[in-house]
Amino acid sequence: MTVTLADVAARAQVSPATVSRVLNGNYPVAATTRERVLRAVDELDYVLNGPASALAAATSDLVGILVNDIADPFFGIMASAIQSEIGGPGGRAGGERLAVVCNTGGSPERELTYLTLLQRQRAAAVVLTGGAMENAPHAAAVAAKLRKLGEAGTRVVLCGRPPAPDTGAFALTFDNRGGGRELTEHLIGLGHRRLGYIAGPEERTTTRHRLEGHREALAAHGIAEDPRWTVHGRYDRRSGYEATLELLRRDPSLTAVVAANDSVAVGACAALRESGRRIPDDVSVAGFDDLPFSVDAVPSLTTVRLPLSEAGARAGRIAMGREEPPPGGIATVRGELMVRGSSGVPRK
Amino acid sequence: MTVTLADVAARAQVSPATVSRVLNGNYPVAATTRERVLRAVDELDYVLNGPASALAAATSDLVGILVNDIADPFFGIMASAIQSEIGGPGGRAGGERLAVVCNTGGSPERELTYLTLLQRQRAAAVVLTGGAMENAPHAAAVAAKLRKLGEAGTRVVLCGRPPAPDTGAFALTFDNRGGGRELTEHLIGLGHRRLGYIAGPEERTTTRHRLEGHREALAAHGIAEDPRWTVHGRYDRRSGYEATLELLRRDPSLTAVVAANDSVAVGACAALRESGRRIPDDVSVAGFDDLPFSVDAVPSLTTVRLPLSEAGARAGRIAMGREEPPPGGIATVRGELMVRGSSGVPRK
DNA sequence: AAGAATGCAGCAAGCGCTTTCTATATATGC
DNA sequence: GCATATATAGAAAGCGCTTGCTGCATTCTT
Repeated sequence: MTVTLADVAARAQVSPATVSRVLNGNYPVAATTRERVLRAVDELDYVLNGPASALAAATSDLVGILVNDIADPFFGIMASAIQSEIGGPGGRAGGERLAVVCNTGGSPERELTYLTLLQRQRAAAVVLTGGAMENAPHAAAVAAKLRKLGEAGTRVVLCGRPPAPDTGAFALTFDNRGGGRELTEHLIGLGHRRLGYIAGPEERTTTRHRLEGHREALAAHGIAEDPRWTVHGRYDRRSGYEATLELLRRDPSLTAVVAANDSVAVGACAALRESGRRIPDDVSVAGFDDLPFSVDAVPSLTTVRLPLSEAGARAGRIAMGREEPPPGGIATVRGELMVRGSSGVPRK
Repeated sequence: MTVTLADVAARAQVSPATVSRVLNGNYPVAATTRERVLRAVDELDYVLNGPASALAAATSDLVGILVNDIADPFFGIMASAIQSEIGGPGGRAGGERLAVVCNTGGSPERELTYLTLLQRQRAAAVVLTGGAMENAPHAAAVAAKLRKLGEAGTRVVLCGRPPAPDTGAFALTFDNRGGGRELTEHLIGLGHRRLGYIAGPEERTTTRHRLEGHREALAAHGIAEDPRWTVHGRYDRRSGYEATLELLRRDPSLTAVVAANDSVAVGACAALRESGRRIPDDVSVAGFDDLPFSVDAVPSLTTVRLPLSEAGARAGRIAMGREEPPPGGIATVRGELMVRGSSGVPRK
């Protein structure tokens, strides 16, 4: 049998109530008694029963972090930052929380199921990262879930995700549209007029916003858009590689390729190189996110830097109630244009 | 108030016991009754209370995955593979488990605290990934914890981590030593005789094994090792960059640099390039792991491919009791040498 | 057709903790 | 010095679920 509170109580010659209070430190206990209890805990190697505790106290020390793809550093970096603030171990004493990251794989059902699972565990807080699906029924289902979580006392924070109105969730939203606009404006400023765009998966807010920003920039400069210049794909390098080949097939005269994110951009570079084009002399390339590897690409990637760590940390603190939520519950986090070697003046 | 089992029972006009059995599907219930219950569940939007369930049943549906650095794709990929097998959502119905990944940040205390937290939650299984610390007292503490977890019915699996004797844990170990040896032998075979080595952090099994493999290869070919040729650092690109500069300062005549992993290798490439050396013409570079970006580096990285996804998936299945553990509880997973553009014949 | 087996549902006893309320002992005020 | 406030510890009632056992209809046996 495992050791229970009662065993500790017996050994320390006190009541279970006292042991509980010593462990939770939320009630005055005489120093000598506390010491006796602590010693007994130690001697018996006692570990609190989490479920029992959560049941009785109607709270839990679980904090959920939902990510679309844990193998993608974009999410890994955010998750890491969030988790570091949640505490888990390393936080202040007493506030030990189990920060757990759940991988939805970009699947709406999984997202919903994880939310239910977290609701079932009576999670203390939930942080949703990255773009949302734009499928209407699913969005409604998620919103309903978030509302219910909030009502049950779970703090809900969105990080790098658009606000979810009427759910009581706090949102730290990335300015994907603005970043996309700036990036394309930079390229236009260099003289590019024929720009290919490799978008992310459809029905994702991130995809749409970045693309919209790109189009805004084109429109602002009177560049008519050619439907052949946009291709959709996944957010990975493979997709960037294939999409670039497709783009080149459709219009070999493109002088720039804007990618949905850095991984895609790297794949694009590979495809361009294989097709005998030099970067940026023949074709300029731009990414998004500024992941760690982007500066090491050859040439280094022009991209939009998103403060992933900072935003994650802030989201974590808000989730823990350690920082004031932004006014109105919503804050926009801007990206920063990083001009590097992969973009240049187009050849005449 | 939230909805409870009793509410559902009342609405469905059955006893709470019946509702529980319908939900768990582990006891015969007449079809018509089941349907009635399910409808009530739906109408009331009932969500099981996880802690209460875990307490009563003395089991939980939590599975913990411990990683050293969640922002590193090495761990992200493994975690993703493990989680996909654990099920969470997406697995077979009924077996819904909350697979949670915990980020130790490479800190021994955090590792231990997370294990305690998981023990407290009565986790169904725990998977530890990546190298272990070689600090003796800590190793003993972890071993004790693992044993205790095992005794409490938690299945413990080590993935990409050396076996933990006498703990009852199953181990899928990467053959880091063999991979390291092969890699260096490849370089020696090309004609290199002065090889720098950028090792990972000290007191880590992964670091030591890879380094030992490297040294075995040198010894096997009668190459005397120069202490100046080895530098320790972290497992990131920054570290590779700095270590390479240091290596070059110590001995500018090196013709090859072997890195502890791919991120480090990429950093090394950057440093070499900045110092005016071409890869592989002037200096060859080799990495380890074969992460997705490695093939995209310029030149693409010669490295040792570790089947991260496959190993993770297998670890996940073993953790779920869905696959036989390896005979003796231990299996060695070998890497595969990937010869690519970053290694070549040294200049005379 | 009577007795045995079977299928399905309910009762009730916990699971191990938290917390309110109560009791005792000591400190304080006038 | 007696009444009142102040610490500290215990008793006990759950928290919401699971499950062994019991009970009653059916359905099988022979």
